Amino acid sequence: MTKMHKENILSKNQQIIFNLINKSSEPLKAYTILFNVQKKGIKAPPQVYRALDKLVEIGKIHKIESKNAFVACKNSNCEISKATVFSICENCEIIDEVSDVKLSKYLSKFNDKNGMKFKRFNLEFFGLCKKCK
Amino acid sequence: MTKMHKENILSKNQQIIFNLINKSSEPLKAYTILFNVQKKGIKAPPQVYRALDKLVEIGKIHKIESKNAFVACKNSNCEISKATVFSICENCEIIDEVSDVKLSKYLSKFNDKNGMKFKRFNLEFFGLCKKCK
DNA sequence: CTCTAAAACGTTATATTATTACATACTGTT
DNA sequence: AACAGTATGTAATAATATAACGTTTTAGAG
Ligand SMILES: [Zn+2]
Ligand SMILES: [Zn+2]
Ligand SMILES: [Zn+2]
Ligand SMILES: [Zn+2]
Repeated sequence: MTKMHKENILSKNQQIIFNLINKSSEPLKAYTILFNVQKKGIKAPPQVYRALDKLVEIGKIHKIESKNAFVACKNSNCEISKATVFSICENCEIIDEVSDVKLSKYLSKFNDKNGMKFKRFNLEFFGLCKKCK
Repeated sequence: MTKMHKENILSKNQQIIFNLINKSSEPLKAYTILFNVQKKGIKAPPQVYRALDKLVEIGKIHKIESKNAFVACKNSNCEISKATVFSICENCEIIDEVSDVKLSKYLSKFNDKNGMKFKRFNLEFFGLCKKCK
């Protein structure tokens, strides 16, 4: 018996916005998204932000905090949606989701000196990509 | 002969804003800073943002990206100002700069599969602090 | 000291990112 | 049908950040 996954059925707005982000080759900002979905009837910021919040919550997308931009999760059925690692080129701003099991495990196990146990982390690496080097 | 350090002499606005952040027990947002330094003659956002940019650049403060807030660096003469790690309580929002040499070294050495070499990173851990647990 | 270039400053306006508030509609369950 | 929970639509506004421009101060070179 294979393990069952509860389907995450997206609502109309969530689906529209996820599709846009998912097919984009670069992170999208909220107002870029808004502009691009107005023809589909999504006219106001709260509609976009609500969908984004939900999509982040269920791990379909991630927010690149240093850019205020959103990317689709590339780890399908992502088990590390609350443990994200990105590489960001400081020149061309290309962004990749790093999926390195060792690194993720290392960070997931990390405890600080105050005995604080972490549930979630976000790591953003900056450098120059192959092209820009 | 002790190693010489180039003094980072702060300008007037930089010093005012650094003092405020440095004595604060919590991360400060730009407009909170603005409000608090108006009596000292700093009246407009660009003055605050310029000082913040510079202070970040020289490593005296760090930006907590997920909060759009700024904290003073607690690692005096911080050698890892471009390699920051924070722990953030999701409940009370208390923030600490984690200084764990092993972790910093591990991350500084990390190379991704694309052969991208990183110059800088920012890691934010989220969880519940002792009090809030 | 004088000249110069870079850095810092002051100010106004504006751009960008995100939320509040409230009314309405849809979804699945009892 | 009644209910609770989720999602939607809309207007207004809050919060965060930058552009643009002219002036002043600072730090070094000659
Ligand atoms: Zn992911
Ligand atoms: Zn690049
Ligand atoms: Zn530091
Ligand atoms: Zn706490």
